[in-house]
Amino acid sequence: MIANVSQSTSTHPSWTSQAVQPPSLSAIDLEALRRELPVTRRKHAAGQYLYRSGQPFRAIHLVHVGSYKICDTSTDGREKVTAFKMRGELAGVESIGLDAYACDVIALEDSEAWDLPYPAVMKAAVRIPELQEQIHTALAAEIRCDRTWMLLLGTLAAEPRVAAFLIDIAARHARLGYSAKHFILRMSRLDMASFLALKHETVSRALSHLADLRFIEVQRREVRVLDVDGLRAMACCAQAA
Amino acid sequence: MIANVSQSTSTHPSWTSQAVQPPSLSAIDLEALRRELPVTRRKHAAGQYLYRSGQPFRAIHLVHVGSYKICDTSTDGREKVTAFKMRGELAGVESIGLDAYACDVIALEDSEAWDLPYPAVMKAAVRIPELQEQIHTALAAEIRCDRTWMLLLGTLAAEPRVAAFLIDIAARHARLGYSAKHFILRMSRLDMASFLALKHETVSRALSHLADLRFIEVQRREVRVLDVDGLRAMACCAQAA
DNA sequence: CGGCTGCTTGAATACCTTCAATTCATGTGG
DNA sequence: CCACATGAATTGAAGGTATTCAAGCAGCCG
Repeated sequence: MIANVSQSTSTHPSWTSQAVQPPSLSAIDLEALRRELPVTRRKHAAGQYLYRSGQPFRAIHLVHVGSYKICDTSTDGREKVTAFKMRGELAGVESIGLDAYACDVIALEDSEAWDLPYPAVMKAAVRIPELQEQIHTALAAEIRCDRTWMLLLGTLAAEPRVAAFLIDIAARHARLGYSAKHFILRMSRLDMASFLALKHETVSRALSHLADLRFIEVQRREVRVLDVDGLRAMACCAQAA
Repeated sequence: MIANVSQSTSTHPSWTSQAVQPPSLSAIDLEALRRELPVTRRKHAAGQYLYRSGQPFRAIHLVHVGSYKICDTSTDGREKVTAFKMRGELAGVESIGLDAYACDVIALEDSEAWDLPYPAVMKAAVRIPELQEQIHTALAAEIRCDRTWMLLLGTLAAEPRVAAFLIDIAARHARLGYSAKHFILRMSRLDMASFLALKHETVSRALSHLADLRFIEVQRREVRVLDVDGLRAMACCAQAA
């Protein structure tokens, strides 16, 4: 059995290098932000909405505790999880320039987000060019992150796709100072499958096979990484069918 | 045979509503931009690079004539076309905040782009809050466009995917005042396939079948749309396998 | 004209999905 | 406190869709 999920600082430096860069504002800026902006904090239980498609867009949101999933819906009702957001990452930036939010954001666990009123952000940005720069950078990073996943989903078969997902989650945990070798997946297999453009049975099978290969140990949502290089080799080399 | 590719203004208003919104700066801003910025114009023949991954990032680029493809490459060499850019659309925004461009951009035909030096853009943005707003909006629109395609590629089977692509291209043509019912695809089947996460044979078969259904006429890169609603029904309703 | 590249089409295969059954964890009510 | 209902995850077998491999055709440029 797998136990003792630690939050110890990762000692493996290479984790950070391979990650799909998650867009975020650094801790330094946050201090400035809190001074400059009327930040309000909101807590959400698992399953609760941070915002819903169609609600008036007024703020962007910085995840402070927990994690959220971003869900896009087409006009005819097809849905897909297009991103997961963890501490330090931004939600809502995709809706800038619109009157209403363009997607749903749902907490995966007990979570907290800081609302940054968009007009206030804009006003602050005029006064603080560095903030301006940071916003551009965050938005651009978001685009690069999406493009990286488009590339991944478009060129990798199911199993390497799942491997790449685990590597990404692990790297993001490491960035936050948590263990990259042992973590809890906060999303269901269904959410993972949606994000990876697979069926949940396929995700399940892929995880089982990665465990058979001794690359990971997995028990429901608890994952222990046994062979990072094995995972990497699978995520990088295997082609799509 | 299909002939007489016109550039007449589209008279079908519904074309514009369904499109995957392409990020762009409106014509109004362009006038301001030209006054404020040291814009330089560059021409490219088909196959030439607007910029390459690794080159120092200095400017964002507004497509003024022709069209380009955006190609992302993974560390291990897998490649994918992640976007196509037409007149009025921006390239290079994904590289904001980096020292070097993050992807390749290649002309699909004789094309011209305006280089907007990024530092100058930033300085102008400080003086002109509207420009600031426009930049945010353009970046956010880019994110939404990517998300929409992630959703499409993740939830639609091959044939509806191709149908959705044709609808998108048609809508973007309409927006530019060209015919939405008759146009030339500027990219190869290989590029389309890469963008749609399919093989070029599959794209070819899908196009042939759409022609069998009398939704379109197609001859190599020349496409004539016969039944928009048929295409729409296919793009919206059919689920992924 | 010849060689080349891009596109199309066919047949066989492989991979993921679909359908179905089982196990496991959780929480609710008797 | 246990029984039971519920939802999530796993696993097996059958099937379908896109891919792979292969061949042929058409346009284009030297």
